[in-house]
Amino acid sequence: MILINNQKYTTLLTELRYNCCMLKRTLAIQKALSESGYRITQPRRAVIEVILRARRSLSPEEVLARARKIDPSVSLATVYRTLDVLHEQGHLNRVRIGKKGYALVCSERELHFHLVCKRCRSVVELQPDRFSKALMTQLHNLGFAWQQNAIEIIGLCAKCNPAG
Amino acid sequence: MILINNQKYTTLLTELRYNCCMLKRTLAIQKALSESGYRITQPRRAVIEVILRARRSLSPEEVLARARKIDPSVSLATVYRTLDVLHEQGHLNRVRIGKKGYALVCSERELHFHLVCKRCRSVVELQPDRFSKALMTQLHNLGFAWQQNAIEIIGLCAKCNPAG
DNA sequence: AAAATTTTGAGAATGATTCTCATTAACAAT
DNA sequence: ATTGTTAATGAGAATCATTCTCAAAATTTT
Ligand SMILES: [Zn+2]
Ligand SMILES: [Zn+2]
Ligand SMILES: [Zn+2]
Ligand SMILES: [Zn+2]
Repeated sequence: MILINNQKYTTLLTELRYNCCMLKRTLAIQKALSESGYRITQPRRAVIEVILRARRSLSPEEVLARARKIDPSVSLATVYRTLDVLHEQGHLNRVRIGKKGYALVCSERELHFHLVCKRCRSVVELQPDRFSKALMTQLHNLGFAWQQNAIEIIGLCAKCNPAG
Repeated sequence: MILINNQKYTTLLTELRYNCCMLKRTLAIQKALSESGYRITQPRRAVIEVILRARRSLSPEEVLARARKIDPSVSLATVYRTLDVLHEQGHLNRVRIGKKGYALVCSERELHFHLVCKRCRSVVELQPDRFSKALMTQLHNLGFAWQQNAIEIIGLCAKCNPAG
């Protein structure tokens, strides 16, 4: 059992599945938020926990539903606010899929790609390699200041691709 | 002067500036739409004209305002509908910038990158090269069906980048 | 020109996101 | 542990981009 801010955590953090390789763990995110002057509240903890636990990207409504299982008082407004904070602090990205739907994806400094499945919202991560490094150099040479946390390529994953 | 569907066009199409290298010209788009069974109407023509003429990406409201200078009756609903049609038919992409705002960018089959400036909405086009080809191969090998028309990299262009 | 069909404009409806504000919770300093 | 300061919250109202509705108009076909 782990004690954080007087809260008991029995979850084995190492066993959690992340929807994206680079999503930091709850503890690391809480620490970072705390150091940035944010308060670590129950609802925020619940939302962060839910996002990290998810095996796929979740819509704000889905995050709400799951967060309420941890803390029933969580409101939708807080889900949105927490997503904002997490984005602001560089812990996650939100990517629109189609007309509704979002994918919540990781945030990582080095340029790399995410293959986001439109249908099942899974996110496959391409590790930074010589290609993405070359692209990064190219951006730099053009004076273009890259502001994303990752570059999302939208499509259908192997499972969801009828043709493949 | 050019005659299309009994409409007189005095615009020198070759002198238009495109916000993206691959945006087809009005005529080509009209032809393509027509061949797909869409009717070439005044409002659609106005919207297409406006988008192609723009030096930067426009929001739907901005498209409306400009289209009304060509055909005052154009409605916002038609702007949205036309954007949908153009997207559906692979003539343009819409990329969210921040909480509001869109960038309207080109549509091109071969994988390539757009550097979209968050501030001035300019779009710099990276031509397909060996890196994007390598990435395309990688996607193919992973069974991932790429569905975008181009990959948008959001950031600040050299002009708008205070640090650069 | 008339018929068949699509597209349109205007404004209502929707629905995701943001805002408001009184209340509560977190944190730091006692 | 208690208190004071201040950020964060929940509930629901408000906003605003987008979509929908439908009778009227425009386009294309006959
Ligand atoms: Zn990543
Ligand atoms: Zn999938
Ligand atoms: Zn392009
Ligand atoms: Zn710029």
